[in-house]
Amino acid sequence: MKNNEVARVFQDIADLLEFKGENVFKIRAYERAARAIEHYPRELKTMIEAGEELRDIPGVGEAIAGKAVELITTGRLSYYENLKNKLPQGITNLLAIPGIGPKTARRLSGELGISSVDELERAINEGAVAELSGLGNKTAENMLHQIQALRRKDQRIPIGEALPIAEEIIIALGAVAGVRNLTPAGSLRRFRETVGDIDLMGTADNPGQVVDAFAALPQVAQVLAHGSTKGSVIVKGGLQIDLRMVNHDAFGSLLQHFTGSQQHNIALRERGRRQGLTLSEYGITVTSTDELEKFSTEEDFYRRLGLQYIPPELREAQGELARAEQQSIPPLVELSDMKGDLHAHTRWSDGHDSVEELALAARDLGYQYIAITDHSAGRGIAHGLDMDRLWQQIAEIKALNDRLTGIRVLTGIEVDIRADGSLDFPHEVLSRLDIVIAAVHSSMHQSQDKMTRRVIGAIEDPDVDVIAHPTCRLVGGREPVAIDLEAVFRAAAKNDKIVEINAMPDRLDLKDVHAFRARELGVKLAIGTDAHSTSHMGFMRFGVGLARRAWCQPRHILNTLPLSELLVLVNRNR
DNA sequence: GCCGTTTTCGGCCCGACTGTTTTCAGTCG
Repeated sequence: MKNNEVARVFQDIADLLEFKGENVFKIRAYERAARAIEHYPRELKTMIEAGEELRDIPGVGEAIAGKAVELITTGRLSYYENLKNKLPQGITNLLAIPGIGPKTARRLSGELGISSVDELERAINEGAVAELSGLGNKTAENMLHQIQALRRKDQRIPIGEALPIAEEIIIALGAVAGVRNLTPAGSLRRFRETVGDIDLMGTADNPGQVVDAFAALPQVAQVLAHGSTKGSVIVKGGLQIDLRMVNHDAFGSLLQHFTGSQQHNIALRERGRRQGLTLSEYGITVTSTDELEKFSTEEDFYRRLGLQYIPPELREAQGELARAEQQSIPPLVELSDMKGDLHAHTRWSDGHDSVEELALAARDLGYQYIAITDHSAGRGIAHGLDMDRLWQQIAEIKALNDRLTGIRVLTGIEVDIRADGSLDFPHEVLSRLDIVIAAVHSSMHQSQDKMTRRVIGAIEDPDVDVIAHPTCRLVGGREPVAIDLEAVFRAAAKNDKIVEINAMPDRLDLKDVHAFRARELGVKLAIGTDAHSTSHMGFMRFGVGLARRAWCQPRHILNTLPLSELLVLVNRNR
């Protein structure tokens, strides 16, 4: 059983306890544990097999550790099943409706016998809900709207779609006089792989003007709220965007508050409370004197608490506070550290642009090199290269390197790892390329054993430099293949091979927690955009954001190396 | 249920909004 499945069970327990009316701190403990397990870089199953203590995970104590062991080793959890059996089935569906909390859900269930969204909708339409004391027509009406919104609403959207929308709006609002500091907050700023909505923050001499401009944007399909400092809209496509403007002097605490994560804020505020400080979006209040201190920057806010600045990507309550206390948060990799792109496709296979167009785009980005890694012939649908065409492409790249200055084009291939573990090209071909990326593109439903052996076989092949998109998952789409990543990482570390962070926002593969674990095990990582056109080369920032979430420094990422050092490394076997 | 620079027991983030209120409970982020 995977960590995210375990996390889902504990979240479900939290919901059931909430419905039951349990102690709110017990509920919060289950929620906290669910988040912690979801973000934990190691598989709990592996830890249990190795006899390691689950209580090392922050937020997991004796009781939850015991439940996790039972759940993972037997596939069942008696506590959970008893809880489900005692409560009306499907009741947590009601809690998923915004505006309905445990109290309301319990009344709907107890007084009207409702336990599903459909039943609730019927009861509202029959007027039964509005007749409950303490509720009313307005409440019933809102429930109906929320049910309809829930049915239309797409799930969380990939960061690759959300960030450009946010930036477009920031640019438009930047034209308003006296506006400053416009920036995304929330999960978008933390570079999570998906976001539920977009939060924008900023300061202005005249905040109301900015909100007015926001509500009047051409992208806006519906205005939900429009005040003097806050606006909330739905843009075309259904995504909700909230804007919040404050005076310049309180921006630091505002941005900190709305960047979250919620678990990070809770941990931070608990710590502040022990110091006699009350933290909020308005600033820090010294509890004994009731005096409010304001902060124009997040750096000052964290410093006031005796903490090193914590980059947004690390704010997931995964030990970053302890590190900040010791002033030992490392300098994370930045986009400007990237010296080249190691994964790109051209018209030779399934890309849209020529080798030269990609090379010039890479030079414009300030890179020193770009590797052309078209597909091998085994990828029939991708118009892969056979040996003849690969020789032709190598000749073209050689001629281009003679002609171009300021950028070095590396010859390469994304060679298919076939179902039987063999590679699409023989040693005589692969050994003549600057860089060889190997990846799985077919037979994705193999058993975990077979898939793991298949990929480790490629890692052990001396011709292979990089393993690309190791899990083949698609964000919000295809599930990852069954593969023992721990074993893959250990093999990569042992053979000194590189594992890719695929920066394409639909892939983001490795994902953050796995990249974290790979780094811990000493695996060198590379960020590749998998560009199929020059415009895709901008995906690098998503890969960098992911690497930062994995606490990666420049030294952990292969393509922060300058060209000369990179060539030494990839040519060592040739 | 978790956890410790007061504490192994007694706390546990904080403020805003909404609707149905006559002083606030419930919910959310």
